[in-house]
Amino acid sequence: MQESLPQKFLPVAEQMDLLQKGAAEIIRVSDLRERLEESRKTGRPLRVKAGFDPTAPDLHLGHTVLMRKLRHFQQLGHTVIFLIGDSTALIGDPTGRNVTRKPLTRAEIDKNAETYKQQVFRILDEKLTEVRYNSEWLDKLGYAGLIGLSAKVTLSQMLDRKEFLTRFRAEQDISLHELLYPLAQGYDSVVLNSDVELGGTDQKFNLLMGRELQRDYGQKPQVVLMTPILEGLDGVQKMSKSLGNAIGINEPASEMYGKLMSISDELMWKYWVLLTDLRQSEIDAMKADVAAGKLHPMETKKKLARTITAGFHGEAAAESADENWARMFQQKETAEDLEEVAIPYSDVAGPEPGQIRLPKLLVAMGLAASGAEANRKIAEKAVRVDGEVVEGLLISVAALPARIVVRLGKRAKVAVVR
RNA sequence: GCACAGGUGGCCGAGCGGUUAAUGGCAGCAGACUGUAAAUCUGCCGCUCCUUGCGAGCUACGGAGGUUCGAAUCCUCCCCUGUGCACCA
Repeated sequence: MQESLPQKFLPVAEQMDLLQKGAAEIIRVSDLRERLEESRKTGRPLRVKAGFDPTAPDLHLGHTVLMRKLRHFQQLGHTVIFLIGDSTALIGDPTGRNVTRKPLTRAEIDKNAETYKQQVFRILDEKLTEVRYNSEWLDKLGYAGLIGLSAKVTLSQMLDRKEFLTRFRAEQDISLHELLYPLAQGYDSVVLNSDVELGGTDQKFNLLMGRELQRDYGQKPQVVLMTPILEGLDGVQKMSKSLGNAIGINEPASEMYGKLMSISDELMWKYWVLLTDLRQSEIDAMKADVAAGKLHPMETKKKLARTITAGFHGEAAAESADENWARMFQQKETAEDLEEVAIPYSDVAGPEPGQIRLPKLLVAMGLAASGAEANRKIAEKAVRVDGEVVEGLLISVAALPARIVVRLGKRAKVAVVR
């Protein structure tokens, strides 16, 4: 995600323009403007914090919305603090769930944190990022410290939080340690003396807790900037790996491109805003052109897919993903550069030498979940081998290291049978 | 702790002794259409095997037993969830 070089201390209006793009809510906009003015005057960069639970080791585009916003701050010359919530992960963020979360083990946390960093620095500039772990101060807090911290917040404040209130009213379990989560997150802001904290809109309560505590500790309360939650491929539910509607940032270029092409026309605009660096005004213009019939929605979506893919895989890879996609879907041919899967002949051998059982091949290639499903798909004429629809269950190969292009629906791979 | 109501395939939800791999909806997959999609229509939607047949076998209705020729459906015990009461002096 390299774009224009960092430009330190631009005029505040220009900084605001970039920072406000795609932001769901800023508390408060005037405070942010004020801090930027001050920073520009004194030459002191703002300290911008965002915390991450090292619980989900595979990042997807939904996570990158926030990362990209952090990157904007970096581009403007501010200091980004990438806070790994290794201690808070022991609690488990109660946000969005009506059940107590199960805590992770220390080893899992450490492992996840590493994977996390590795992926995050595909977007953030590692050299400009301060990485911290909140165990650094939370582990030292001690019993007395914890009491002191807890004394700052009342139960009714805690019950402002929707999830807690709902569970409380329903007389469901709320473990006491869960109440500590927002407290710990807020305390992080105090220790780091943050000027700004970023988070998703679902984090509002936790983010505001930082403001509360900073006031209590005699600091100027941080500005809170919330990013929207990005819908996944279905256009309805939030992007999430467990909902199966996510685009992972480590996915191959053609995979990423293809998935992006499958989002709805409507959703595309949100992706443009949140996942690309086009200015809001440019996006609005494009949207108007599409509405007026001057620009084709498909072309616009291709451009989107290409832009985002290029951000993770480079121009060349994005271009070939684009070409492959056109072959696969527009010309219904089989793409080049398909993923190859090596399969031992013994796994797919048919009754006669040189024959291959197609259902077994489909399973071995990961195109079908089970032999029974593969059978069904073949019966539905959904399977093509080397471009031809097959109806039989056996295929023959001439010689043994054989390359077979197999396609099931929109997915195709090359089997290398040896 | 007591009482009542429930626990069915990824989810919701019928079935309440036998054409049942189990109605229906959602999600998913494939085909047609299209601009990739969306919408719409059609088909599929537990697993394994092959001689792919309106084939055979296996597994499945919270768990374990039992009754029966035969159970998701009846009985017993257990586990779990919800609701009400009690407890909280």
